[in-house]
Amino acid sequence: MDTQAAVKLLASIAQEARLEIFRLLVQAGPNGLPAGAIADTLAIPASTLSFHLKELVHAGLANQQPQGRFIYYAANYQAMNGLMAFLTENCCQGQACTPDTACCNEKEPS
Amino acid sequence: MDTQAAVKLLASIAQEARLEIFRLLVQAGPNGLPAGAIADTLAIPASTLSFHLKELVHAGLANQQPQGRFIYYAANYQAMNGLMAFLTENCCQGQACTPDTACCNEKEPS
DNA sequence: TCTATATTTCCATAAATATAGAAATGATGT
DNA sequence: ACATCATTTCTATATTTATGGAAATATAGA
Repeated sequence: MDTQAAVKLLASIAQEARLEIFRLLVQAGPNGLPAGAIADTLAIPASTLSFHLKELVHAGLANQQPQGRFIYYAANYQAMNGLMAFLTENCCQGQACTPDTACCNEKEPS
Repeated sequence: MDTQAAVKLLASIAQEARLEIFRLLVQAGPNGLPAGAIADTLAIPASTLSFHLKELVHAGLANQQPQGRFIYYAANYQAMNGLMAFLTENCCQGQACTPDTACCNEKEPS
């Protein structure tokens, strides 16, 4: 993963409607949900939802799968995990990075 | 953390220059770097960098600390960790979520 | 084929965001 | 106080992104 790829993933969820859609999909599990159910749950007009779903799919954070008349959307957990790994990559110059070292996992000052 | 707060954090790194700045800070460790060093390393004009640093600080992903004539910027690891927790919250409706269940941690199909 | 339902594309408009030069502010040492 | 260096604010412009109605497309059952 490079910076541009990560920006693409981040931008796809850096928007209120899309973040809500994505979290709904994360919570829905691997089977996902049809677009209409997402629209109903989040009260988003169809064309607006379609625009946002396309963004998520293009970024790679969601997958699309037609099933009969419905199109199911599901979160791509691998892409999400890859993104999170990228964000903390080489954290603190590779120095030990545990709760004790006040680094990446630093706790509230006490 | 709510959706709007998460969007604020995500938007602050969903931009190429800012993501590079943030990762540089993550890798620099808790002491951070002065603005000028960031500008030099990433070849970003001062005013542009200042704009982006303000975004990161306002979002809460970076902290600012004056030291003499320099202003040091450091990554806020807690905010980052909080964001990552939010993104996977209630994953798969709370069902078991291990490598075996083809859920959040699902592996490549084999 | 006709009808109903699901979803997407088209389109125009509105709003938010990024860029960087120039000028202003702030801090330090002399 | 002055000169110098670090950083920010101001400003204008360019670019990207979001919104949702209306029309188009696709699927399936009667």
